[in-house]
Amino acid sequence: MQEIRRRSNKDRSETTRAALIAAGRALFAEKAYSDIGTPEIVARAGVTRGALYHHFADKQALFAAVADAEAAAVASEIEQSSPEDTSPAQALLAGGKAYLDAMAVPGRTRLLLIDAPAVLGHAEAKAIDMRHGARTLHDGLTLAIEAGAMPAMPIEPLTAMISAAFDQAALDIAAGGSRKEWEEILGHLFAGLLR
Amino acid sequence: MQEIRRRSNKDRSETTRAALIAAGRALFAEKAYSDIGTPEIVARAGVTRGALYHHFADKQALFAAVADAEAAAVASEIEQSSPEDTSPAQALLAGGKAYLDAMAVPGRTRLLLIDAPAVLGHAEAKAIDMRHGARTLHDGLTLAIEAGAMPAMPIEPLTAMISAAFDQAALDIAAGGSRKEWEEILGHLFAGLLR
DNA sequence: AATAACATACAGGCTGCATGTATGCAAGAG
DNA sequence: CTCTTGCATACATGCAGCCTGTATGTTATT
Repeated sequence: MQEIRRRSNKDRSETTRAALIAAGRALFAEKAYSDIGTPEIVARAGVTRGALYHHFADKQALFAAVADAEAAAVASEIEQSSPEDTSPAQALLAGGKAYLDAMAVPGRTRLLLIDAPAVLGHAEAKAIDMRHGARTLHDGLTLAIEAGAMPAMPIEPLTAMISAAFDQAALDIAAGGSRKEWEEILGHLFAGLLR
Repeated sequence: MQEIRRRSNKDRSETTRAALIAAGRALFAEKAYSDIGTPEIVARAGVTRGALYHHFADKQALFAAVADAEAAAVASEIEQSSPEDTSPAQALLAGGKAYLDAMAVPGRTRLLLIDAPAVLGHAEAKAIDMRHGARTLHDGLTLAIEAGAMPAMPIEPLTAMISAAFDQAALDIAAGGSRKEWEEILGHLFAGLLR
């Protein structure tokens, strides 16, 4: 009966860490980074500021953990809805659509595309993206070029360019833009590149 | 002799406003928005915080003025180096190069592309861009489509997409990326779109 | 004399750290 | 094998410094 109250240290840590990240995710998706104070975060997580600064170096480090988790969630949603057995060109199209779907979750665009570069810096934000979402795009493009569906060109900037185009699409759609028009534009983009 | 000390109110205002914007531009290009305090800004401008809050509603309003001025400067540099009498396609290419040149000024990428969306919000940042740099791009694309150099497609998202591609190029080049490779990629982008 | 353009003083909030406390854990004594 | 004892981990609380925005005071302009 008292076993409930007796938890291992590892359990305690993981629980509060998860609570802090969950609270941070909810709040960072709702408001801008600087409009959220650590008191608000810990209140929502049901812990104190002491716990926060025990697990994370500072507020920025918590945000980095949240952004990484969110990027991983996006990548997971994309991979989950990928057909696997299509041509490289079609796989890219399908991945793009899945990306727009995933980024339609409220607040995600600001968290990952607006706040992350500002709070963590362009380099760190890009590293997070490269570790999750952009990685599959990078591989897909490499495959497409090797398969001859696309002329050879530098892959790093190509990946960054297409990624930026989709980011902008997600941002504009979240701001009320027409998804249909964006899909048309992105279709032209791929059609032009895939010769 | 004492005429030097007697200035009109309009002069006083314009002088201190300009000093504040200049100091803000210098500092916002050097460090991140939240790493700069208003005491540092007014010290550099040679005034007090009272003057700042007399001319601007808050720190964010000063940043908005700085960002607007900086975007205007970028647009001016682009227009200054445009040949005027070329084909729509070549005009776009030349404008793109001029944009990359203009954005090579240290700190401009962070100020306009990283901090501005985070501090002012995506909508306001886009409005600033549309009022200056993106306007010429928008018009150029409209012209290219009307001239038949490009298939018809929604212009707003097309402008946003190409703008985002160039922004990403400027960002990556500022972070040490190869400008040559980026020009290759952007060339492929235009080539693909211009049918 | 009245108003605009500042300068100065003040209040509130927030971040990061430093100190204090309780709980889990690991090793040696018995 | 058990129990205690010393230590590390996981927090909680209080404090110091800074920063922002405002309110009030002062000087220069009209």
